Amino acid sequence: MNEEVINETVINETVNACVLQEDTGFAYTLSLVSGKYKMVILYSLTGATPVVRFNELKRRLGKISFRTLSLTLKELESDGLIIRNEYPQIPPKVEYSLSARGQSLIPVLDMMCEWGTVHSNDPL
Amino acid sequence: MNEEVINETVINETVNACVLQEDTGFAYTLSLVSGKYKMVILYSLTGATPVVRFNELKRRLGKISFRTLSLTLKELESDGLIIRNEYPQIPPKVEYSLSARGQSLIPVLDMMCEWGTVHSNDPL
DNA sequence: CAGTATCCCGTATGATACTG
DNA sequence: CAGTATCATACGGGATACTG
Repeated sequence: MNEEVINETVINETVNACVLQEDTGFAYTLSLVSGKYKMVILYSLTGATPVVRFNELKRRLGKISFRTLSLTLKELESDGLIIRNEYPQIPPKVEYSLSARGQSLIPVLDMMCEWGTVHSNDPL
Repeated sequence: MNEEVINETVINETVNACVLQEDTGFAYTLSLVSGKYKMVILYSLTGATPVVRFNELKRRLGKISFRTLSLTLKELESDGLIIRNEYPQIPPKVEYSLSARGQSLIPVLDMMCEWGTVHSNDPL
């Protein structure tokens, strides 16, 4: 058994341990991005206009309800993934954007998007 | 505006389009891995023992119910992500493993695990 | 062993109306 | 504009018992 194989084994065991134990990075990430709209919201805060107001966000997301959008944004904010910036004016203006932590998650979402694009026409 | 900036703009617009349209790679990937256990099941089919029997899988996943495991495995199979191999014998023996398509998804899950490990102690 | 059948339930989400 | 309050619901998932 050479060193490369040993390394692969170590990596695989680490990966496996990462799944099987409860408090792992994998479970942690899942706890932050689980939910019908969380990843989509994060992803919609990237691109050309990364600072978005509440109603604009709602428009972008299609048929999400006020309630769900509101709750989800609060969770994302309390998890430190997005930043809520409120302008004290009337009518109110609130802008949402990714935090540095949230931005660090984007490459993962990019990879998911990429995978789907490549594999959406796979024969089953 | 130099070429690099142009490239970034193009990339960002592509990413954004990927989110906003309905039938995108991102939505496609999400449709395959959404569910409480799908990603965990896929991930538990990696590592040192990538071929796993039904009850062993159940043990690994902790408190998933028979019903949910059964349903989820069927979905993963019909989505071409896992392979179900049934041995016609008594008592029955069925082994589950990742398909090539399923394996191609593992780097994405690795990245999620990695992100969680790195960021689980971020200050909020 | 590897499931299925049946029943049950909580929670995530939706719809709508209202408010500062 | 940016939400909240209230009510309603659907679906994912759980528990248990049963079967080929």
